[in-house]
Amino acid sequence: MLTQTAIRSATVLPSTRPLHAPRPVAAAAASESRSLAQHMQLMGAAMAFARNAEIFGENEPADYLYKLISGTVRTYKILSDGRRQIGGFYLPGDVFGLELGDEHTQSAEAMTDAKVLVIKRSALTGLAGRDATVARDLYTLTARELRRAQDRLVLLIKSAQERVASFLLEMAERAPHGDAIELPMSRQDIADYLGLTIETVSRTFTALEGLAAINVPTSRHIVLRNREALSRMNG
Amino acid sequence: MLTQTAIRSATVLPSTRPLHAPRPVAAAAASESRSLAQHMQLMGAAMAFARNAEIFGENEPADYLYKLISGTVRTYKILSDGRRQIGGFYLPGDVFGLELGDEHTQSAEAMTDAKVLVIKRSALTGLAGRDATVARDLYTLTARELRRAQDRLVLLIKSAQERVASFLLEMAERAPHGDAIELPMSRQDIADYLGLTIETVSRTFTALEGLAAINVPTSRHIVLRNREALSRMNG
DNA sequence: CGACCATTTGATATGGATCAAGCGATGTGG
DNA sequence: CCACATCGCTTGATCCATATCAAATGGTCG
Repeated sequence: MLTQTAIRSATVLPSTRPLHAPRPVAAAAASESRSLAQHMQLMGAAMAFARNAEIFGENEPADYLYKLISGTVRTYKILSDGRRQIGGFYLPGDVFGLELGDEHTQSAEAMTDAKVLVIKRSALTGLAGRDATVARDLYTLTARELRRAQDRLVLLIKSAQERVASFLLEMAERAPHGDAIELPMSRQDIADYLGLTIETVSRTFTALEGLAAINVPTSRHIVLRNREALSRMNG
Repeated sequence: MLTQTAIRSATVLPSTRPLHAPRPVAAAAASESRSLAQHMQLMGAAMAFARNAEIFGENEPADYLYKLISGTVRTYKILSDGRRQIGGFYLPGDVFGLELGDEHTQSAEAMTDAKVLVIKRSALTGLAGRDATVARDLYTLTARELRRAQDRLVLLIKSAQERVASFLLEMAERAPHGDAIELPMSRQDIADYLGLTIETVSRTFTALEGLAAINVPTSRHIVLRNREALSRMNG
């Protein structure tokens, strides 16, 4: 039913490249040195997803890999009683939906209207078997995700203030508009990312503002006023 | 200084295979179909580590990959104020020390006396470039670690009882001696794995015993008495 | 046997959750 | 274009799960 929503709200866009892609074998032969990113451009179909539309669901077949072109995406897992843990936030250029097995272990939703390159996994894994560059790129992406997940594990044993400070520094790092951060996600998303409640996130923002570490001109717009201080309270 | 300890307490064992391994190129040519495990056997040096000896430290060069032969190992990260998050527990057969970059992002210690196969990373990555089987095995191991880390993220938003129940089920799964679990780790290790304190872990064991879900004949020996109940309180 | 260390148990404190209003921005229908 | 409903966020009051502090117990090794 969530999938229905996704299908209904998703639109196939005209691809930026001709859709009559070269046949697999020829492509592999001709492309030994092409990067994963280039292959995805060639093989992927661009799709648009509306805000809050589901891109894929946990336990669905993981037949595709996704590369974000524009907008922002969240992945998450939900427990039986509704608690939600956000696995990650993805920004343009990021790849998500990487899976070892043949089913997704998380769900993915567009946080804002988003355009996504969708690539058949079978095509890519086949290619990886013949092209070491592609294989290495896939490995690198997976290893990077692993490192992020391990860093999150550490984050989740910290205090609320430490978690929020870490989060803000991470966001500033990833969307580098100087000290001004435009948050694409709601307080609920942040809370579910950090393992806190929206009330605690909100109160912590207020507290950090009181400490002159940040400014919060509007709820989605944060200005880092003292990175030093944020880093110090980082654990 | 921790490294010193590791070096002092580590002993090079006679390898189970001749140390004069075939030269790389020849090996690659002859081994297109050998698995990663077989290559590690051939190329690895066996080392012994005493209980609590450090195998590698965070921020040290990640020049080697490790495969546990016997004993048990923990990996962890430490925050500036001493809080510790255990990244994982490793049992015989498990591979650890996989890194994307050239430095370890975690430390590793033997929890019990342990024997470990140590393989030069450069040898393995070189091999992976030529042998797709090895590359795929490395990828699989990394992807599996990723999945575990993502599952841990969910665990860390659960209640203490849910975390302990999950932990016991995971241990029973991994060391399958029926319903009897021999824990190789201390309460402190469990606490740092689950993001709890030793007191809470201890009290939760007692509570689960009160609920007839487990028996705790000795502190390191747990018997699952009602898996059904444990699964139900799993979140 | 005695010292030591890990574990359990008990008493109390506290950070963050929960419950409950209030507030401000956004959008809708009249 | 305004009145009002809605939604997301903030703020306030209270509660509770787990941390912290402290002591007792038990198992291990010289």
